[in-house]
Amino acid sequence: MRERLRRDDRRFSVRQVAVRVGVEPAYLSKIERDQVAPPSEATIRRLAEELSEDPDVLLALAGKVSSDLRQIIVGRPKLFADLLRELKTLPDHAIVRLVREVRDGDW
Amino acid sequence: MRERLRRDDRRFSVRQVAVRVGVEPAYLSKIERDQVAPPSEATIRRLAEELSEDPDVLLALAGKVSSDLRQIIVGRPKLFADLLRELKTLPDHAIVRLVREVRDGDW
DNA sequence: TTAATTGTGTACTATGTAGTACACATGACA
DNA sequence: TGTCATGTGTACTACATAGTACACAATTAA
Repeated sequence: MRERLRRDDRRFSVRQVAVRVGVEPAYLSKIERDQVAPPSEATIRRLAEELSEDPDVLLALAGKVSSDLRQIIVGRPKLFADLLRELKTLPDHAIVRLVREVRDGDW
Repeated sequence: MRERLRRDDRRFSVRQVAVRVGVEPAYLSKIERDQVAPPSEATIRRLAEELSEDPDVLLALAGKVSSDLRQIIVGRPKLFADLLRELKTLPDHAIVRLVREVRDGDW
């Protein structure tokens, strides 16, 4: 993602992004090439901001789930565990529809 | 939970449960009194099994989310992030209803 | 009343997480 | 052609995670 932005903006070199995100350039380089374990949630968020990417998507690339989502589940584990396992196999459009119905309907 | 079972079954002493679960008694004792950080997901699962408790609930007590649920979210982060944040404030019965509708309906 | 069982305090440890710090060869550029 | 920025290799580190191992006083059981 950084390399794509870099093509037409010199400010997206490994070094400059690293400085803005607040990590060492060598570390960012290793992250990009999967030479180290994924960074912390906080670092991923700053990286997402810098690259204009969705934090949830970047977190997912690291195999992580946003801490606010974790808290939602932890608050009512049975309910959300059932729901997620039920929705697991549904196609994307069905879930999108569900979100819309909840948002618009009188739930 | 263990103490409740213990009242009418001597086999639920800290020591015996610890042995069956595969950890040191001293460690289980500390877990019960929050003197150490919560155990790993694997240990929590064995503990849940032993105590006939819901693994998702025990994991939640430790502030954790089951790894299979994490994988579900990580697979389609945007979709499930939206959904969960949308459902966050809904009352329990609305979510239960949703689960039922998804299970029964032709989604 | 002795023997076993119980819960817990203290000390220790291996592995994982999340990075830093510096050095270096390479390529761009003025 | 010398300088400067670039990406990356190597070495190191602090703190967290997930426990073990042993000892000991108090309680229970035979």
